[in-house]
Amino acid sequence: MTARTQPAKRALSNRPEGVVTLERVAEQAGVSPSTVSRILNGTAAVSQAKKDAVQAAIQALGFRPNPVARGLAGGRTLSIGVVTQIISSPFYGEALLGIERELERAGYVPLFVSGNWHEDDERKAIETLLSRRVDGVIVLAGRLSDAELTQVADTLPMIVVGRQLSGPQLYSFSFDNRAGARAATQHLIEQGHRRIAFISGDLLHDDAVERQNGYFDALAAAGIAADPDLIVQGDYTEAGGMLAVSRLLERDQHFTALFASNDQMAIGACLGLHRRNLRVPDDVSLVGFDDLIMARYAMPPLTTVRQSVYEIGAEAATAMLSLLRGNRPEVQLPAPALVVRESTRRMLR
Amino acid sequence: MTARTQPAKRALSNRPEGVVTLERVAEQAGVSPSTVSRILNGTAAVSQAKKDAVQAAIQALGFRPNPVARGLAGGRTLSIGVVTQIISSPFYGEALLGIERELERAGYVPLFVSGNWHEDDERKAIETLLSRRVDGVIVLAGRLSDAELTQVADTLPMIVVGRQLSGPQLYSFSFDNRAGARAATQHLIEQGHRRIAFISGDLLHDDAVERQNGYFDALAAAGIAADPDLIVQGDYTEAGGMLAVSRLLERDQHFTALFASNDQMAIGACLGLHRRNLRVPDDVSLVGFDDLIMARYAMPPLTTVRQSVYEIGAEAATAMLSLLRGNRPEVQLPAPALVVRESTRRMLR
DNA sequence: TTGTAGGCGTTATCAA
DNA sequence: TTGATAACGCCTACAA
Repeated sequence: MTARTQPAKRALSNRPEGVVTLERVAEQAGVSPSTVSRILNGTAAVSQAKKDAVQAAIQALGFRPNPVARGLAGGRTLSIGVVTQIISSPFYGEALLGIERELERAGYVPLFVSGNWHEDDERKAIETLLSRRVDGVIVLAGRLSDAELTQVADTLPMIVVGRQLSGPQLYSFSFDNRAGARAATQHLIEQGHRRIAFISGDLLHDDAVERQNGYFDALAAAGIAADPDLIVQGDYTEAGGMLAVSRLLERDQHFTALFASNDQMAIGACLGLHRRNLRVPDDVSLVGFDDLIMARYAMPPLTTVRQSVYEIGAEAATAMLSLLRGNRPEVQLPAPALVVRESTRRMLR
Repeated sequence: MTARTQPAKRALSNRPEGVVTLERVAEQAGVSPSTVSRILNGTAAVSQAKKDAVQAAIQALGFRPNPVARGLAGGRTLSIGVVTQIISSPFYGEALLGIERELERAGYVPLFVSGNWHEDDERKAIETLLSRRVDGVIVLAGRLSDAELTQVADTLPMIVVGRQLSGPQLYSFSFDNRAGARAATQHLIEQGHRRIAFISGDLLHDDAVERQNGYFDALAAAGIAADPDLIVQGDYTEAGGMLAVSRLLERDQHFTALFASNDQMAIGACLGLHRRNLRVPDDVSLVGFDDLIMARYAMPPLTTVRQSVYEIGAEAATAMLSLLRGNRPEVQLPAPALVVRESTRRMLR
């Protein structure tokens, strides 16, 4: 073995003492770095003897591959970009948790960036993700055009939740918002309500439109004419729900039930009604949508449409993982289920 | 200029066509790569002429430095690890938003990992972060021992929220939980309440202990003996708050007011009281802590202690940034403020 | 002030 | 099945 001028080489390096590299593992195991890499990635067949030696060396040295270097060399960073809207929202929070947990099992890490319900922010978010060389992107709803999204998907595997898109590396799935909203409205109708007000979401978004359609469906099925005066648009926030109720009440139209197209607006609406001395459910029956934790602890506990947001996140992650493996994902979300609590009651009269 | 065998080189490369590298910028600007790097990082003085040329080239080519490569070469990844407990919690969600927004302004990206209130998870989370070569770590509360945290801080700049730690690269700050809890309790006392129950958090955590201390402080100051029968431990969740109320009620101790040491437990407690036919505030005055959005929309709207969680996150990020610049951070959080809403009232008798 | 050259820790290609 | 060797895109010590 020829003596090497270790120190000279060291002087130039800014690598911390303790870092265990793949190279050191190779040395210790008496094989070449490539072999170690192959074992790590299962890229090629390796003799059992060397496998064992390398595994032992990895254990002994406590080696952990450096994802940054991997990213540079192999083009894989083991990270998945996630475009969420507002990270602090109770809705998205649940989804992110599902994503994180599921990705973790495969050694991936999510990179969360917020779109803030704003096209420009979303575009910037995706750009950030691209520059970080994520291996794929999960998009939760959002405002970006289908065209733009599809274009990004040409570069990178992509999962979109809440839209209808598809492509070679692009898969999307949605919760059945329409059926859920139909069930909610139907429940109210079955309770004897005929004047059922509705707070929609921002109709720029598919899910909001679908929920509204579900509302119309149920009314139509029961032979009730939809009354535009009973419909207001909200923005999926508590404040928006409260505001919507005010606007509704100002119209001076009588209603005995109210369907808010998400829980947050329902909670806001509840307070709005309270302020006008209208009691839930005595004066107005109230239904929400999502079944967030807040629904269970609302006062009164809120009747709502259950959608497992956590699961949606987890499924999105699973789908991404299978896209990455070159498979075609196939997501089957549970059907919407109405959860009847105490904010609705049979109409008395 | 000597002709180079471009194609041969290309064949080996797996770099996508469109990627603009620093090298290309250098070429275009007629300078060496190092010069471009220097301009980008302000590492050394460069003549104005070259600066201009390089800037122009960057513009023309739309060059964006590759953070992955930067990370490998320079050891900086422009990413900050954030150890949160549960990403889906309304409390942490707000903080994360503050962190994200603040870091973004400096070109940094947060890497969120969940500790799940579990020591092992937290340790693993930090390890993930380290292996991803983050430039610094922000820890929100958590279960890891001070010693372990301090040790990590030897390697990496660290900001800890909700603990008392310090070191060369370590800065921590906390909200004044004690003063906040004192104010909350005092408010109840001023309303004429003497039998004030208390739901604590997990006393493994400083903030929970401090809030309990604040409760004791106020009682002592008013000459009221603390009654252990009026104190139960919760876990900062809605379910925990509800459970705590049950346990309290089973003890058959009379109380006219209840201070839950966070909003989520207060909301849970509210439902628990309701289940036993106790009305808030008619039968029991209720105070929470945090002033999350849910407090504002609770039924009745919840009196609570305001702490700007968003701001705490933003401050943590700012502090990290200044640590990174080699400065000593100095965080000044707003003092706790009681927000009186409708869940408390003067005791009638 | 500027350029050259080597290195960061992996992966991928090619030859053996 | 294995090992050299050349990237990946950028930074930095050193020399000029």
